[in-house]
Parts: sequence; structure tokens; C-alpha cells
Amino acid sequence: MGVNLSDLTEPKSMEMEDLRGKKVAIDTYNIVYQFMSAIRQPDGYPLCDSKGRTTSHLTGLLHRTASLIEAGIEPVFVFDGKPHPLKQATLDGRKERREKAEQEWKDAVERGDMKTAHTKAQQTSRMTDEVKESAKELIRYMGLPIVDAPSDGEQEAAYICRRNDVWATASQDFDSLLFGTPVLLRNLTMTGRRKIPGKDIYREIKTEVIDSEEFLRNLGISREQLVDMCILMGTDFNTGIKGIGPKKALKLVRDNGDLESVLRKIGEDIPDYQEIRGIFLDYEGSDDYSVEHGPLDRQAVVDMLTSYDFSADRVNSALDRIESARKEEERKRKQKALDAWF
DNA sequence: CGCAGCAA
DNA sequence: TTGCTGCGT
Repeated sequence: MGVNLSDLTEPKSMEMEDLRGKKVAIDTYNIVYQFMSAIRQPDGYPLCDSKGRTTSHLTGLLHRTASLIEAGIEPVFVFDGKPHPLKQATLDGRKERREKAEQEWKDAVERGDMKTAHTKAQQTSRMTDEVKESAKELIRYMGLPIVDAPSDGEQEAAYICRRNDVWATASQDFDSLLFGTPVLLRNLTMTGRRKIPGKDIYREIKTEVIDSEEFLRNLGISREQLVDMCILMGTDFNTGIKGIGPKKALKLVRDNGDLESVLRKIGEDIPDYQEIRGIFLDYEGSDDYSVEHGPLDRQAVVDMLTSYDFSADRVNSALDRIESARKEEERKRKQKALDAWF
């Protein structure tokens, strides 16, 4: 979930063409979660193979990747590592909400209320080891780079973006801004259609770009102050102070300078706040990664996905999109090199 | 979610 | 071409 800064951002929408040729670090946990939650049957059950293995994330990844590559975007898939101990409360909270939703889902199915069933089922989505490993396997067969974050995926994504190994971090969450990503992309989907939660209405969704420097300039604060602000509101690593949302937190930090002064002023305390600051600000990531893609192993992808009961035709047509996009990029690259020569 | 197929 | 619906596994 992470910190919610949507009220403070004025995102600029972006044309897909502006992303051509750019490498983007994907917060893989974030997209896999979206697929697991969204790609479901009407009663809420996820797509499964005959062995009972979930396949929603594999369908999602295959098609999303094909679209990204067709748009000339080079995805780098960043995976979460071991969560920071201070994140435990957040993880426990998520588990509790999942279990509650699980019960409500079953109840709804029993009384035949499929609409509620579907909504509740979406809230039970969980990234299991099996899901994570199968996602990695598919990405590997597609020849795309995987970065294993030592801890938080958004943290490492922001790090490789700061090192200029990718141009942007893609996530629906805002945490990578706290982690210092220079550029954040939200709604990195090609088909600009998205269902409004709860209603049967579709709305156009454009990819949004948030430039960190511009974002901070507009707020009139530093990244350090943004982190302090979010610690006041609550992050994945702390609960924050009741009654303080984005607006109040911004004003308090602007008026008082830093978190210490704010806490003194309002007579509150936040345990471990210095350590939480450190998580966001003093991260030295793993340099042991590559962001280059290799060849697509078509046979391996087809073999893997047909073992999950995918239709070979569908898989092949998605892979055709990847291959012809790659060829097209290659052609353009050669042409460009030729033009530069003459 | 996003594709494919069909309607307008 | 664009929009809608249903299906994927």
C-alpha cells in the first residue's frame, strides 16, 4: 500500500511514444498484485490450471510485457527481498485484512451474491512463493532482466534509477519518491481503460509521470522533509499520528523545518523515527544486477505456459508481438546508426 | 488486466 | 475506427 501522496501531486499525463527506448524499473510486487486481484472469474476465483495453480499473474505478465515491448519500453523487473523488521506490523495488518475478506468472500458465494464475492475475493490476493517463482521463471524465459532487491523492491528500483541504469520507476505506490527515484511512472498500462472500483463504468486512464525534482519544488520542501512528512502521516514502517494527513503534515513540516521540531511543537512522539528516515534516505543498494535483456526463449515460454494449460496459439501470438517489436527496434537502431554515419 | 471478436 | 462484452485458466 505505502504512503498516499495523490492529493499533493499534479501528475502530467504522457504519451506512450515519449517512453520509446527507455528502460523502466517495474515494481514487480505491485503489478503482480494488480494482476492477481483483477484477473478473476465472476465468482472471484482466480484463473487456475488443472493442477490448481494460479495463473492470473502469468496471463497478466505475458500480455503486459508484450505491450511494453511493443511500445519500445525496456522493462526491468525488480523483486522484493526480505522485508525490514519495522514493516512487520504492516504485513500483519495486510494478513488480517486478507483473512477477513476471505470469510466475507465465502459468505457471499454461499448466498449467491457474486458481485460482493468478486470484490471480496480481490482483497484476498497474496504473493505466495509459488507466484513469485513462476513469475520469475516466465520473465527469465522472455529474456528480460530481473533485479533481486535485498529488501524493498521500490527501494532498490529507486536506487538503480538514481544510478541512471533505468530512466524511471513504475509503481502505483508513491514510496519510490521517498526512496529517491528521480522519475515515477503511474498507470503504466497501454490500454487506457480501467474500471472504476465498485461501479460498472470505465474511464480513460493515462500514464502519469512525476518528476521528483519538480514535485519537491512545487511543494517547496526537500526530500528529507518529504520523508519527515510521510513519517508523520504513517508509512509501511510506522503508524503515524492520528488526524495528520498530507495537508497537515506538509504545513507542519514547512512551518517547523523538520520532524524533531514538529514533534516538539505538537507534543507527540514517534518511536524509531530516525531508523525509518534511514530506510528511506541512507540506502546503499545492491550493485549486483544487470538491466540488459537477452534473447527470448520462445520454446521455454511455450512449454512453461502450456504446462499451465495456456493455449499455445495465444502464447505464440503474444510472443509474436514481442519478436516483431524487437525486430522493428533493431531495424530502427541500424537505420539510426547508418544515418549517423552519413 | 487485456485480448479477441463482433457491432455500430 | 471505436466501443462493448466475454473470456482467459
